[in-house]
Amino acid sequence: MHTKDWRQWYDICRIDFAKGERGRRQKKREVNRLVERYNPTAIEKKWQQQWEQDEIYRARDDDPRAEFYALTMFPYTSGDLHVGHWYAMAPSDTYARYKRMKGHNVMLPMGFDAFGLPAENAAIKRGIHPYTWTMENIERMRGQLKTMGAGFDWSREVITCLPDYYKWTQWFFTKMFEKGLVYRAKAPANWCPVDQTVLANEQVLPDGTCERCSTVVTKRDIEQWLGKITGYADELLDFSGLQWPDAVMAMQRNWIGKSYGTEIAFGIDAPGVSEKEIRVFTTRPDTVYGVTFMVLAPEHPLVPLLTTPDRRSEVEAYVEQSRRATEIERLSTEREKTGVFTGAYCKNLLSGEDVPVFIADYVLLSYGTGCVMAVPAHDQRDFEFAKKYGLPIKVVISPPDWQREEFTEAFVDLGIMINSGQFDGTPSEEGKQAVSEYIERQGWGRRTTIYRLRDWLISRQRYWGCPIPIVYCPDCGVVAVPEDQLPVLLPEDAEFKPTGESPLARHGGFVNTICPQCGKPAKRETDTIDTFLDSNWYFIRYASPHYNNGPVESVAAAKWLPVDQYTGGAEHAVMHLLYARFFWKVVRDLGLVSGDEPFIRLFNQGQILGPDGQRMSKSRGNVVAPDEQVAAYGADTFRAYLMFLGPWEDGGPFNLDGISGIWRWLNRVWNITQDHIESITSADESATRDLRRFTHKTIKRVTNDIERFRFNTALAALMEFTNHLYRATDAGPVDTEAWHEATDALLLLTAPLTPHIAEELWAHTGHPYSIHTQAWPEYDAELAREEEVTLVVQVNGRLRDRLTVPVDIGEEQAKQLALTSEKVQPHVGGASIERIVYVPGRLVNVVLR
RNA sequence: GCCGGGGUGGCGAAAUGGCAGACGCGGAGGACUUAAAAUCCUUUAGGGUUCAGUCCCUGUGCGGGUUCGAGUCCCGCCCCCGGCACCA
Repeated sequence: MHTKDWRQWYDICRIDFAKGERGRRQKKREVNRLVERYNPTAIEKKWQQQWEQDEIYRARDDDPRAEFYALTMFPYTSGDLHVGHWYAMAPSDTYARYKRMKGHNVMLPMGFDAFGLPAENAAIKRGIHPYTWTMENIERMRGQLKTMGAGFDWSREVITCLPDYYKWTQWFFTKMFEKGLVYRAKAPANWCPVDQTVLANEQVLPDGTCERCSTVVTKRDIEQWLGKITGYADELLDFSGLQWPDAVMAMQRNWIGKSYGTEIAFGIDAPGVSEKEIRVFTTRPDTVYGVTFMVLAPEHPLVPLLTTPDRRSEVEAYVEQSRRATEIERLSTEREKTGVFTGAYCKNLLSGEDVPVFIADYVLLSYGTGCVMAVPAHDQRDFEFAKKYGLPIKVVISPPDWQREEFTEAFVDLGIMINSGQFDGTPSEEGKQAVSEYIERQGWGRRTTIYRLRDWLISRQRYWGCPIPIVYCPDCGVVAVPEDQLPVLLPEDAEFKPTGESPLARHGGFVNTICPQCGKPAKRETDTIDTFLDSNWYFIRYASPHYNNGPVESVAAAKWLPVDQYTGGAEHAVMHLLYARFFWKVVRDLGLVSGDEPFIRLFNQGQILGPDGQRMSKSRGNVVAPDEQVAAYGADTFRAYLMFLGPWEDGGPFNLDGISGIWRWLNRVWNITQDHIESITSADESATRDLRRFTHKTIKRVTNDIERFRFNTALAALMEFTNHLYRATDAGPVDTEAWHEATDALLLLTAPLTPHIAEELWAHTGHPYSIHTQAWPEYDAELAREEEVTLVVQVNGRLRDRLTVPVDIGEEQAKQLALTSEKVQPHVGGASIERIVYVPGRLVNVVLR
């Protein structure tokens, strides 16, 4: 004992003199604590080593129990585990532990998303190799993850930057190439001038900046590899059978943006132009008679052909200007519409009218056909454009009660068609069909659907990524590297400073190769794959992480896949989760997995913010470091505190104000479960029943709460239970058996939430190792049932009295009791009673006339 | 603008249409201590009222409604967060 402890011992002895019964009990507890005090640092390390040694979290392929695949999004190898990682992983670990105790063969794997720009940028900055940087980070993060005490199966660890993983990423690429699911195309791509690479649409933030470095993104025409995600658009809109948050499904639907409409041809007759028509897409074919001009996107290929000589200089200037315009400028909502006349006209085949053709940057080349039929009377954008350039506004849908007054804004609602020839008098909805049918009969167009979703741009001009396994042969063309030559290794000695060209392009030993088909000299593709493709299938690899003959072994795939429960941040609602669903369907079509969806149940945890309500970042100085908190309170306290803050899906500002509450609670658990309670078989019967009722009620509550991911209320229930145990011992003798039932339940229920202290106390209370392989306690509904309830008595809906009555009280008796209550009487007085509402076990409401 | 999700004590938050504020933090008071820390006990929505551990009123962003009864359901606003945004 330390000097300080001797001092406390002395103090405790004094308490004995000073106090009566209560003092004696308090002394006993303090003696216990002194003998062996809750010391998380010591016990946590000990058990982590023990669990690792015994491999108790190893998910075994030959385990006959029903398997449960619990997955939390693997972290990017940024360097340090922050509070956000804990907030994401501690509850998912708790849930996995719960499932394990419920008798499932649980797989909770962990790995690292290890390719990507930050590694390369950090490497450039510090002059070390991205591989070194990444692997050192993994080493550190793995250590930090282990301090969490999470039941990860480390034997299944997957690291995406290692050849035994990316070999199969490449293999998938070649399979997709064979099926035409990846293809090359020259297209305007989002270009980040700082990262010196192209970005997928999803990686450009709404304000037009780069997701990674916040630089304003520009456009560039580059030959790119694209993934044909649009081919799966309709299937991706089908979420049937999935238990996903509505918000995520809504976001994906929104992103895919399917709309139904009609493609309509407009006639062109320009000298030297072979095209005789130009097609537009519209969702409002009922307004086709109101077209007064046509607008093409500035980049539209027909623009140079249609432009008349007298308009050429102005048109070219405008095209150049909009090409240079950044996303930010284009996105400013308040921005006035601009455009120029091309000098050309086209014919509205339905009305026979000739309308002028404009170009304007409010029309996007990438959506629809890159041109729109402008109906200023019924589209606000067209309206503004028409007003500005003095173009006619022709009303073809009559607003209700319209007295032919001039429009001050477009009438965009549905209505009755007018000025529309044979269709006059037709309601819009019907008119859409009628006009479309007419157009189809005439061969001027067809009904169709289009999508906002674009194909996924998957090549990157950077070094630290998976090389694209493609060879360009002068004779054979574009050739995929055959399986027996995979992986195409990423050379270690490349000069990887960004230049806009892929760093691999300057690595002669890499670039120069021979064609796998004809054996003649050829060049390798030098772009690398977007890291989102790496993370598309890591969860598939977990099923058989060491399998060498394919990305996944079929028996393991059938056993473990798909993922039963996936948890992760909402920031991946579109990108990762949409790409992964797409990829899964590709893998399914390759016959490697079965089922249409990779993640059956999805849960998005909220985002944890700094104490100031802002995103945690070093520059703001609002970062809470988990390592410090673990050192101060232990992992159990810290993880439980994160779960206690509020509902998991909410996230929110994080501060440490309340952490002492959890610390105190765990100390109370520590003390109460080790208190020696005298065996008194003649303990008061009702006290025993009371204790058992509380035990079983708590089992029920905690089970329900964990099942619903409400860890905050599960912990509250456990605190109440702990408080009740203290009250029970204070109140008098306790039945030994009931007491042990209670403390056992307390420890078992606590085990998934705070695994170390639960294991330690499980041993202290004389149980066999390990608590984490025990069965989850079942509650007995009969024991949990209350014998008495509080019946609320209301008069006209206002609370007047509370009565404690037996649960099985009859309706008449309850009403009688309510009416005769002293507190109720004055409020009823002599008034006549209209009726009495009785809700069994809840209330009696006396309604006066 | 459109699509999602929210708004409850000093704070984090609870609450199948039925006792608003469980649980925890913080505060106040007390016990123990030379003292402090730790621990334990009491108390803590606001206002009024009482000899009282009494009784009453108000209260879940704002305004209406449905209902015997609304934090919860409906209608209309305001504000906050997330997503999308000139999508034809």
